[in-house]
Amino acid sequence: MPGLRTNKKQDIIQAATLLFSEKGFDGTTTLQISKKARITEPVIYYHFTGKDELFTRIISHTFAQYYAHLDGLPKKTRTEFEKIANLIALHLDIVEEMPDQIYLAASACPARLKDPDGVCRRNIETMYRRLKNYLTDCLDAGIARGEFYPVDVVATVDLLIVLLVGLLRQKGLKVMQIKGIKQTAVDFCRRSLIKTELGHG
Amino acid sequence: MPGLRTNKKQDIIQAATLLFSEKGFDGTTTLQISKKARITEPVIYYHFTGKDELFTRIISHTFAQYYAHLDGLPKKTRTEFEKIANLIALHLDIVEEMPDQIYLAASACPARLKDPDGVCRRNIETMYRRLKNYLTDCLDAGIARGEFYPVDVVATVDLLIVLLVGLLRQKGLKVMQIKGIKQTAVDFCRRSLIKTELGHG
Amino acid sequence: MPGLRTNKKQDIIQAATLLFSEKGFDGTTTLQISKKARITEPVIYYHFTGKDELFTRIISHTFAQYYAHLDGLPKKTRTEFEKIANLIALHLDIVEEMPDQIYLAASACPARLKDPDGVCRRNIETMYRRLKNYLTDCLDAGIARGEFYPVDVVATVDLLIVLLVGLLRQKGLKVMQIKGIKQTAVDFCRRSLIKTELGHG
Amino acid sequence: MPGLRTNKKQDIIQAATLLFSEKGFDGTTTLQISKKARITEPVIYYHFTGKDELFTRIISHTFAQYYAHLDGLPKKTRTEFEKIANLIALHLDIVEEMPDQIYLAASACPARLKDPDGVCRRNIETMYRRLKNYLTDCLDAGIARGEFYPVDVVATVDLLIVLLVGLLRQKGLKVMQIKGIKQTAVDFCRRSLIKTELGHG
DNA sequence: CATGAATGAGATTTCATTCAT
DNA sequence: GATGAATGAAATCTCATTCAT
Repeated sequence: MPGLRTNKKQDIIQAATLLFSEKGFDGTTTLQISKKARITEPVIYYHFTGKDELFTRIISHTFAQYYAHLDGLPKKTRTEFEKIANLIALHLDIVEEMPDQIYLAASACPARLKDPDGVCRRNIETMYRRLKNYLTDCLDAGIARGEFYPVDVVATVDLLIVLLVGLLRQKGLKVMQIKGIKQTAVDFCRRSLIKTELGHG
Repeated sequence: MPGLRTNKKQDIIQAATLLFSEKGFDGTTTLQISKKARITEPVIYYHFTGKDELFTRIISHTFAQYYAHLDGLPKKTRTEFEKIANLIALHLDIVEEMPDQIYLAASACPARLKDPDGVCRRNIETMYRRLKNYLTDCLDAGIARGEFYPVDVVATVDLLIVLLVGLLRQKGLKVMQIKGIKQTAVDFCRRSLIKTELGHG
Repeated sequence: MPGLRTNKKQDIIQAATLLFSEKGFDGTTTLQISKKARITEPVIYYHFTGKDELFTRIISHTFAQYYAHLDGLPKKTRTEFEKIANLIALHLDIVEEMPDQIYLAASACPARLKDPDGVCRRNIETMYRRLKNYLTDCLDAGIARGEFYPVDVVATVDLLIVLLVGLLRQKGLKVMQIKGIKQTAVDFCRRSLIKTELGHG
Repeated sequence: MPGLRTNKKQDIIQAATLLFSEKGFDGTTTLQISKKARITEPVIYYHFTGKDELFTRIISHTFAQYYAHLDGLPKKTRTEFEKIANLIALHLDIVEEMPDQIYLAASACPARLKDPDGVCRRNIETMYRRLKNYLTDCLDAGIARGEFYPVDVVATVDLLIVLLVGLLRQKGLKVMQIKGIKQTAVDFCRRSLIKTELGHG
């Protein structure tokens, strides 16, 4: 049991998450973090290697939670399309679950994609790879069983990823008011993918 | 002859665009810009108020070019769907036309959305408003003439914006290789929107 | 034991006082201050908001000491003229007590009178107000009891202030050698104010 | 005739006088001067060696005008005291005649007394020397002819200088409202210096 | 574990001054 | 004479990070 009350470490992470997402990584100083966390600056260095590691931890943790959600999705569904619908729901619901962390990832990561070893790049790649696998299986199966149109799987998977990530981003960054978008997105995809007349209901 | 060839100002803008997109705004120093532009640091301050204005100018100009593309789209088309297809094409083609500027906007703006008066926020809002108007007219007309399914226009417009911006971003930030995505996106939307059997061809 | 001997803050103040009075506020750099105080530059910013606050503190403190002297003057005197003589003595003696601070205030403040919220303006106004009150009471009482000629109190008070401040300034700025000026000033005022034949002795 | 219309040089001097007195020497930039004078910066360097020379010229000219006033004072007067009264009047009237120049000198010079070769120090010394000569002659004569009390001439001269300079400064820097001070100052000195009963009128 | 104090390394910006034309 | 453009040389200030205690 390392420290019965490791509040401080959590306080730091929480303070940093908020500040980073409000003012950006560079716009946030370690002094601000320490003040918000009600500790002194050196405490940060006791718990973390430095500002960078603090950021890295936050982002890693955010993605880890995202992966957990992905893993929590039901493997067996009545139709393949349900899986896609679940994915859409997940990407919208997670924003409400951890808004600050999503905001931070969505705002800070785009500027950090150039570094191939950075947390952002690595996690974004993992995220895309997992989505790609998930959706490829899904589409392959759906086409095989005649549920979906025989689309170009590779390109359609990419397109769906663009859509999913786009939904997460727009909602996470609060750029648009997007009421009723979940149902609309599901319907949009259904009409586009599903063969039967039911798809056009 | 004042400014027979005032390349320097352009040199600065170009150098800054590259550096900002490579290393981020905060990660770029005025010294680096001046070196890349082969001038001395104070020249930046002769032509611009400061680093901020330089950034602002670049972003403004980028969006101005984007708006020009939007305005250049044909007003009259045989079908309403053509307009959507054109929009998809525009958002993918513009990336090839001005890759550095798009990269910069896509990477730097997400972190600058909190400031309601900043270039990024203002232009993103304008961009969305224009897309909303454009797409609303398009869908309304398409539904009226029986070309489209009678979808929820407001939400579908939002969804299409998410898709368009998503395409631009993914391609602009080079996150994924997205070969054949243009045709796939067009087809995806066509199947989802167009009533006639031709839509499923 | 926080600040067992935080000389450094005092060292900075002393170094700055000397340098500001020698080379002026603008002519003094924070680097020079740090060298003279045998610290590194950022230490200044640890203890003070910046160069301005350092200056402000020094001036405020100087005036505070002056006010303390004013308050230390005996309230009860045998004659009212004694009060004026005490005031003359105070304005000359204080220069010897804190020459650097007086030099700084006398040299730096005149150039800073335009800013109505600056330390200089505010303190100069306070200084004058206090002298005005002090001298008005004194003259009123002296005239009432027949000690002084029935002069125009308001204008005479102003004149005496001009004289007092002038003495302080000339001595403080070391413009003239002014030997025996104290006695001469006292006598000059006595002859001018006091009715009895003794006044001309 | 060097340039039929050397307006520009005068424009520069006037602009600089105003700006220096408003914002101080260091607070004024050559760019501001050039803008106020409606010329471009290099023109300043055509007419003057630099910012310093511009300042030097203004101060020199100000003192030259002051000396001219001093020289313009009547050599022959009915009483010696008239000379002192004239001096008091001169030091108050000159402020109204050239307020900006007096303000500049009064505000900028105190901070420049340390440099023994600077315009300020040199002119202040000249000013004091001339006043000393003038007043010494005056007091010596007045005492010799029985008009004045037999005061300590050297110290009284110094005191009168303090008073004269003080009056000029207070009025020039607009620190106090000093209505009716001229008459009061004259009366104050008369009572202090003149033997006859008339002095106490 | 924690802190007050300090620092090294730089970043942005300013400005008097000067070219080239 | 005059100007647009440029520059050398700083100056102030910031900040992540680290000691000594």
